[in-house]
Amino acid sequence: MDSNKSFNEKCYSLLMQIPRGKVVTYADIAHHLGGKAYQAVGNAMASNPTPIIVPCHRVVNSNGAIGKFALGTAKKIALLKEEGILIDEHKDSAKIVNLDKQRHTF
DNA sequence: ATACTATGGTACG
DNA sequence: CGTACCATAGTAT
Repeated sequence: MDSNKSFNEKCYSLLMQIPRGKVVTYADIAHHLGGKAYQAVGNAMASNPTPIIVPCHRVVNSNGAIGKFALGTAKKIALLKEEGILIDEHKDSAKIVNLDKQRHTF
């Protein structure tokens, strides 16, 4: 189909619009793409050819969990914390604090 | 067409 | 609050 840009390409464009210190949920991105493609969004990040150009580390789950990262979940947490995002670290799990307040609006 | 997945939501204890 | 199970959407092979 004309599908100018695969779903995956749209995800990257949206991700690049996220400013530092903000985070977005997969559902948020999927919703902006016009559907419930939560999985497709994560899939796109996994296929992401440029994990640094695209701030895929600013994407978290809607339940506040960090999720995963191409370079390692620990790396993702470190990046988020360094950007000023508050993370609630437990024993071996981490979740976003005040996610709704740090959520970026497209 | 089938399998897999960086999820989400609801249910249960 | 934490864990479990199911449903949903899209990509890759």
